[in-house]
Amino acid sequence: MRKFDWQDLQHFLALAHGGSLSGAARALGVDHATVSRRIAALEAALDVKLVHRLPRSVRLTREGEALLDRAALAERGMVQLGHYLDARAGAATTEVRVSASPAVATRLVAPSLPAFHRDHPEITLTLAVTPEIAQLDRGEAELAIRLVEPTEGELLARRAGSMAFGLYGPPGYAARPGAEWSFIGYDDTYEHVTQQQWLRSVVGNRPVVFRSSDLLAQQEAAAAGLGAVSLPRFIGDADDRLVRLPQQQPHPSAPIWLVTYPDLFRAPPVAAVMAFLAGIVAEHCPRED
Amino acid sequence: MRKFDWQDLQHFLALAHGGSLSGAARALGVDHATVSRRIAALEAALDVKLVHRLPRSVRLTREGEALLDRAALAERGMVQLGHYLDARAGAATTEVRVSASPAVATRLVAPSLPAFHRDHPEITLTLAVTPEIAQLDRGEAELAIRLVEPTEGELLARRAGSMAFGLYGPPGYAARPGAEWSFIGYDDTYEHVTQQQWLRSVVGNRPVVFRSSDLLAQQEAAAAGLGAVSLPRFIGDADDRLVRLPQQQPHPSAPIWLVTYPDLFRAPPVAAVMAFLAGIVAEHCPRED
DNA sequence: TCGAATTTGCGCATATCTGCACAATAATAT
DNA sequence: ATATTATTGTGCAGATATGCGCAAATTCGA
Repeated sequence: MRKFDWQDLQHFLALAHGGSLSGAARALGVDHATVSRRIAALEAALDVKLVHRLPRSVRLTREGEALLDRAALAERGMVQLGHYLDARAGAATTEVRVSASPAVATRLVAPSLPAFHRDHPEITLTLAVTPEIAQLDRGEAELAIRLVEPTEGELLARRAGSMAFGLYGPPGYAARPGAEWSFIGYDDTYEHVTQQQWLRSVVGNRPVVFRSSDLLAQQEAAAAGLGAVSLPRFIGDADDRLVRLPQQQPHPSAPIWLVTYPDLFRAPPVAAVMAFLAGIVAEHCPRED
Repeated sequence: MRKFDWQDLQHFLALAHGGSLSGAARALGVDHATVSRRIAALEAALDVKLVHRLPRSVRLTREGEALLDRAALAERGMVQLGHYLDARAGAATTEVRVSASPAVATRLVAPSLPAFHRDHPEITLTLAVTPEIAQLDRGEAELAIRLVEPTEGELLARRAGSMAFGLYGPPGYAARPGAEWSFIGYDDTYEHVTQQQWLRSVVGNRPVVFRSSDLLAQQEAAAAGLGAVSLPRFIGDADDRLVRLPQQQPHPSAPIWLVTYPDLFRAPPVAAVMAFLAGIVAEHCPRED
């Protein structure tokens, strides 16, 4: 089997992840020149250009992307090992990163952050707002709030509650006949989401006047009078500018999962944050089944 | 996440696998002193004794074993990456290692090795005879012949044939009533194997006069007149000293799988060896289903 | 019982790598 | 436009790691 320097690969992954030599250098705690030299060494050893060196940034070549894909398993293993070492050393983890969608992060978690800080002033909680699900196996976060059941076997997943949805619209909508309603929905890239499929079946032939990938933007548009929108109950019910509209078809709810790694969970701060999140979810989004 | 030097881990894994500083040093292509120092560095960074330094050998501590377990995924990833790099570079792989059980290796594969060498003189084929299934993910072999379906998802597995079994005994056995037969079987550690379970149901109350973990030893014992034994057809039929005995219960057969990694298979020599093995199996152990 | 072959441990000269400082370039904000 | 900030590239001195040689210890075989 071909041998290569694992340290070079570590630098390459940091670069691919950080996006710049400087960023990778900061993450690794070394000088940017060192990262540059190790990447050059890896390229020489493999006889491939891995990155395009640009004046102000670097971009992975095709081969670089391919290498990144192939190294995914190794990186997962290294992150897992890092978690184990953390747990074994009883590392004083004081910073816990939570990954969540924008809507969940800002409307569900953020309002309770003061209470959490009061109870756990020693823990710095970071909300990593990510459009797509965070890559726990890349070490981007310690905890994640997901709306789909995690499939990765090594993960510790806890079913925390159910996110109920409702159809909301401007106050006048309740009195108007449903045939005159306009609608607001996700854009095309979210066609696969259950909620979006439900909305499409409800809309029928009526117009969809605004689309956005950002749920909060949809909310604002609805509050401005643009049309009806499907929102989580914990968001729609709290907005005085919107009223809940009657629905013919039952609105499917989404399970809420809290996921982390077993080794991470052994760290008390991570467990504390997980308990905190479970409490929030249980309060605002209790399980329905 | 805790950061650590991946190169140190590489040295540690080589040491754990090689069993000695010198062996690891040879495998890594460095001096033994370097391995020693890197292990010391890793121990210092982790603040744990990983190996007992003995005058003539090293032995992993409990923590070392634990670390080895936790690093398994990372090692798998690195091996996989190495395979990819081999395939990408079109590495001139001329040595292909095949892992197989002793019986399969010596009686099924070995007799055809001259023919293979005639057709592919450029390929050095190594038969790694391993009692248990070889650890492909540790890079111990490029190909493996297994009698159970591989569960690892990343593997490329090919169903090559079926190993049919038969009950064999010394020539005189055919004329003697079955109630007087004695039997030969695996020892206790193989109780879970399908063949052994079948044998036990056939034996009933009749005596088992010899047990061995080595199938070939069982064969020799049977040929010496000791009793009846369950053997693969390709072994039993080829032995003039044994006759096939009538069986009441149908003898279950075992599927024969050829497994490797996709990236390895892209190397022509590996593909050639796999085709060679598939041909042997198809000839001597055709599929039954 | 004795000798040969491995293996680990240690010190030293050398080779390699790293960090730092500075220059150049491009994106961004004022 | 202009200043500011952040990034990459390069040369150099110091720090670090590596390989080599030798000694000590132990196992294996004769």
